[in-house]
Amino acid sequence: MNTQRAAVEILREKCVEHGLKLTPQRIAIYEAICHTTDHPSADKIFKKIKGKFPSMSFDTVNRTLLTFSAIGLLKVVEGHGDPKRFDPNLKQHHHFRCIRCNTIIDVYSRYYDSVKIPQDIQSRFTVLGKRVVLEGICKQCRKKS
Amino acid sequence: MNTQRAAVEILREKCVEHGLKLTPQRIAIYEAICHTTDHPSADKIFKKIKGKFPSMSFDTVNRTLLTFSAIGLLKVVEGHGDPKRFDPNLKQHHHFRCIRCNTIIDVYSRYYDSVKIPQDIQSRFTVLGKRVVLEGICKQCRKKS
DNA sequence: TTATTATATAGGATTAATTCTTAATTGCAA
DNA sequence: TTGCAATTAAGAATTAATCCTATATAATAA
Ligand SMILES: [Mn+2]
Ligand SMILES: [Mn+2]
Ligand SMILES: [Zn+2]
Ligand SMILES: [Zn+2]
Repeated sequence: MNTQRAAVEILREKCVEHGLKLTPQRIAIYEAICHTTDHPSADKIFKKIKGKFPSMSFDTVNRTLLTFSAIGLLKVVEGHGDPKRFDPNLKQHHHFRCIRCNTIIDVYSRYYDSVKIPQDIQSRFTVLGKRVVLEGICKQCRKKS
Repeated sequence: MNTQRAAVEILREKCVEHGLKLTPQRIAIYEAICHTTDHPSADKIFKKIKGKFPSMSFDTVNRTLLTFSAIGLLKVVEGHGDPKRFDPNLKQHHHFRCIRCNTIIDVYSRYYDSVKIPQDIQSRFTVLGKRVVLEGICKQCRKKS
């Protein structure tokens, strides 16, 4: 998904860079996720691979995806799985999320409020909400490190 | 959080509007979440309430928060709980999420890419990433209804 | 090529969190 | 006040992630 180079080559480079072994499991998992565009869960990837690689365990898939995220081969994106996070603030606003402590902080910005929804997106979806989501390190977590 | 009217009044209106009973549990839960700004999980709210309302069960808190979200008293926001969702696409892009089926679809937009991070936000946080998140109903779900 | 060894894996156990089930309670309309 | 549909409490069941540990193996050097 990074470039059109073979997924294995991208994976090999990253593994060398981080001193990780290039295992058949890692190759299968990386190839599987690179063929998705639907932001799958670990379980989805596991089920997808199981047919071709029957000895694969769920734990390996889960652990490996987290490893990939740690070395920058993929990203963990906003999901609406559990535990759900609730927001009583119905005013238009935006969010900053700390990738260390997972705190979500409200961000108020007229500039962000005024960001438009392009016409082609309007025609593809029924858009009901819009928000700019920033991520990074919060003040407290910056202090700690 | 909606206005400065007493939370109970806002709640009462919504309950009448949707034919729901105004119970002490619902009042306690709504007041509790209205006093938060940290986007808590159901468990957080439960623990917060338990002291003042010892007979409250976790199930009631969880069920009630989902009810509140269904009648528009609050929103469920993007979280990074489980199950995690993985994205092998490292190119700058944005997301549309369907509130019915939870599908996350990639959105490419030069315009969204060019949205800036305001100076005052830069000084408050170390911003590492930015993305516009749209939500609404996807094509397939629109067909169904 | 073979031996060595630190790393990684499989599979099952454990933990964490939500959702379901059911019997008792209660808000509220008549 | 009464009757009853909606709501709740409590615990069971489910779902999903993480941990544990014995075995297997990729990478390296002899
Ligand atoms: Mn918020
Ligand atoms: Mn994406
Ligand atoms: Zn933080
Ligand atoms: Zn949908």
